[in-house]
Amino acid sequence: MNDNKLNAQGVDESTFLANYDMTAFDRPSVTVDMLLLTVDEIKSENIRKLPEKTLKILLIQRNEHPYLGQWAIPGGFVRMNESLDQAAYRELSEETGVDNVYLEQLYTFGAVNRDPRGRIISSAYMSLVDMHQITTKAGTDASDAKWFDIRYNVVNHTVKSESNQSVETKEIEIELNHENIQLKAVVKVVKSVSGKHVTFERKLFSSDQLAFDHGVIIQTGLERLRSKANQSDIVFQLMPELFTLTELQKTYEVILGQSLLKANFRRKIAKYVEETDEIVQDKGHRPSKLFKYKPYMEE
Amino acid sequence: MNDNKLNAQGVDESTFLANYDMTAFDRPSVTVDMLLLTVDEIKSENIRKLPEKTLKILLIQRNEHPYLGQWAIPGGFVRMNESLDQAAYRELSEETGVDNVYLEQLYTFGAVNRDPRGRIISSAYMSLVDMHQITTKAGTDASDAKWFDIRYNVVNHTVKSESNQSVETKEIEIELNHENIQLKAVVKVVKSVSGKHVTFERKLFSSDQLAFDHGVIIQTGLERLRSKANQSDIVFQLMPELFTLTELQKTYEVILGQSLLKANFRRKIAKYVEETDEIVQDKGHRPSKLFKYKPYMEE
DNA sequence: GCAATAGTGTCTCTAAGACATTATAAT
DNA sequence: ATTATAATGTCTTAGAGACACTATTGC
Repeated sequence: MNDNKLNAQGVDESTFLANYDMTAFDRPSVTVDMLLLTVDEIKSENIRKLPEKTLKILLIQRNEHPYLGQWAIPGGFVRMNESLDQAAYRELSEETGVDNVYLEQLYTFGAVNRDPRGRIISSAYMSLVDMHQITTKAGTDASDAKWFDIRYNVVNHTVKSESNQSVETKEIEIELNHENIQLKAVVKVVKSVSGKHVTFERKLFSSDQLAFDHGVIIQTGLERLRSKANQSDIVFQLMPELFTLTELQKTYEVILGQSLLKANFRRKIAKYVEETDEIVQDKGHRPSKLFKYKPYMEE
Repeated sequence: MNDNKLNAQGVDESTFLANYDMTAFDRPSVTVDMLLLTVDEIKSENIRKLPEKTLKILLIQRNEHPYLGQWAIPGGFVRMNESLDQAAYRELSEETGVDNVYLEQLYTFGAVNRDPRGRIISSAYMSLVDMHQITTKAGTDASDAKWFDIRYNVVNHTVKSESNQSVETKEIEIELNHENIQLKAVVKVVKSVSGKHVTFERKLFSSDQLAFDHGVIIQTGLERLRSKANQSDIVFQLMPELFTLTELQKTYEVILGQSLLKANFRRKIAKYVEETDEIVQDKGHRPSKLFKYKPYMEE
């Protein structure tokens, strides 16, 4: 690479780089925002009934402007000496104390006015954690970080088709609850095809007590999670070491937002699980076998 | 949002924002890099034979340090008054003169040392264009931008599985050709599962005359294209208004890197195409019907 | 016995894969 | 007739979906 070539001004590479001044141009700030999801159980009063599952997200109450007092997904500025991935891992471990958990880059949000403080571009990451392995403060009452139940609802779905043009519109309502705190965002997703020109857009329609464009980030993440739940073994990231197949099924159901047929479900996930010798009993009904995750490389 | 709340220092929101100084912190630079792909035809000497298809990418020869003289995918710094998407569209239209074409965000690359000039984070976008509608200089001899044929080869694919651990390694060789110019990059993709902890990594193994980490970006884009070709109607972005089903099939084949059976292929894409009255004849064999794209909303 | 969940069997329908056959132009 | 491509038919297999049935515990 450095073979002493000269540029048009007759300058070699090392001299060029030594004199290169990045601060000559205006630069945006870059943050990493972390969508942190888990699945929790809601115990029933009837001891013989199995607990329900619920999808949860970790949010932090802002103690500074802008959106002071509102709730936001955790995040922070990327440091100069860490990669985006490292920044995401750092945020995650600061918030939850967990390490070695699943993490993937979701999308980079770069609208000009998404942050009133100025031009801030944010790479959103999504992390899935097993509720049982979170050991820290997050979610305790001492902390400003709390786990919110997620309700995800498509309230309006229209498809307009003409000869050469078609537009699909979805309005997705996201409701987040923690005890008596209620947040809500509505995201409008528009896909349009005109001729063969395709556009796809997510817009924040309304946002109640949810800071910034975080409603859109959350919707993007939930859609990704649903899609990956169907096509990969990602859901096991939310499971403990040992689990029953019904627990696994209920986890899938709460992610996909629909109920599944037991026999079909078991056929589908069979390749990802391995039976163990352990069983769960004393539940007021037939005991169930415990399974564990078995890695399976897709084709 | 602005309801005159005060922060811990007793400052209201508008005062806070007026005094907020983003330049207090070191910031990275942000660029947009554009993977610009098309499919072209290679005419055969035998007039009765159909032309072959080839996948092409637009590259620019660098006329400045670093990587002076090497080839890179087009890109540039994001301006303060444009969104990431807008920056991508601007780059694209500057390079090709086309507008209204397909564009999607691919991935954001944020390794600390990916650019010797300093900390530069890059959002890569992928665009698919129909070769026929490109009207500008790009690719002409006067320009420093040229279309390179792509050869994509998995040279090494291993899966190591132990009881609780499994590692999948792929080495992907990407060769790019324009007349007598040959570029090459090898990308190593490692997926490992240990317990249930999953990591996924793409590393540039070697890069010959291809600047920066662009080999990785190209590999990422080609993988995305393959995946979307199977699951969506994205391939039509590479087709002209009217086309024969064999042309369409050959386009799929060059993207997927495998040949397909005609009857099965036609069944699969039937929902995306509409027959027209036009036919192609005088080709030394049975004439074929011309089809056009018909939008179809997935489920 | 009843409530509640665990676990399996099987029929149908659809989509994918493999292969074979017929059709039609230009030379 | 030959070459080359166009276009369709059909058998098989794999997987998804729907539903029915049997099993096992605690109360």
